[in-house]
Amino acid sequence: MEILKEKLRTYKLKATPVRLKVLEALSNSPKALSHSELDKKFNDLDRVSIYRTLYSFEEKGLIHRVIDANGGVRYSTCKSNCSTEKHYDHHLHFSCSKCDKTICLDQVSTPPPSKIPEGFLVNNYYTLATGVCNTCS
Amino acid sequence: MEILKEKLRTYKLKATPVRLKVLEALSNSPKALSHSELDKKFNDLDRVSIYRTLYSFEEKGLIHRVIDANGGVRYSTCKSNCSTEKHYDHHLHFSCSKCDKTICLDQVSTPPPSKIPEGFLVNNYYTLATGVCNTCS
DNA sequence: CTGTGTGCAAAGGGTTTGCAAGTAC
DNA sequence: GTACTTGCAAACCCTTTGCACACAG
Repeated sequence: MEILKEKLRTYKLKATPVRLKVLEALSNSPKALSHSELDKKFNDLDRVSIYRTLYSFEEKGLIHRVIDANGGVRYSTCKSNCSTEKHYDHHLHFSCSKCDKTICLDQVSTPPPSKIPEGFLVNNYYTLATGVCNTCS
Repeated sequence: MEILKEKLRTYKLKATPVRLKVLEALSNSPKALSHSELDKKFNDLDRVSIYRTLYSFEEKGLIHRVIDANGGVRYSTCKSNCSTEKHYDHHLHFSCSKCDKTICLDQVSTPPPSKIPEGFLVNNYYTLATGVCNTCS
């Protein structure tokens, strides 16, 4: 718990109860969590506060968005050194079509796209695989 | 126009005015279109009819979803032979952070992810690059 | 003490559902 | 003629905004 407080302060965020709860949940979760999943988990917290907490975490570089196959937004803690300016997220994301779980497969790195047409400038890229996860198969 | 009617019938869809308009717009557009873009383009068509039209097109395999960097849903006609069972979509998608345009770069094919962990089954994958497009750069 | 975070209420979009009238085949 | 499609109304999310109070530093 003290470690999480420390982490928040490192990222220039006040260590408040809401932030500690949300950060702990995201840190301990093996899969990316959506706002509504967090909202259900903490029914004592306000929906809006969770939105704002996620926003500030993302802005400061503690977490990054994971978009699932249907465009749903989830969040996962950043493993590498992300910051306000840039998020590095070049591992494979996997979305299970059975249980709808979305996880980051940190072990599987994705190569940057090559042979980009003239005039296009790639800043970032993101690969999402869909299929059946290890617990559903 | 007759070609589009033919296409609809091939995919077991009745050739109605709404479907012809939406299919024509998607066929002629170089970029993927969102529901709201289609809604603005055809202010004589009902919002809901467009939703249902897109749903039936996707279900029958005429179009596929393109998810942009923020999770926004857009639609693009399928170039290769998609069907109800399976969509093939293995080219690069590009989302411009300046003009918010999302396009399919059909020329750029994306390799399937390799070294998938034990127990995971990949049915499909999808790569989205973000950056600056050729008209904004 | 001061600036920031929180909770509540409300508004704003996007998307889905129900139903009666209209239309392709 | 029949089954499917369309348009309208309404409901239902998800997300953002405004504001007064509470709290971390």
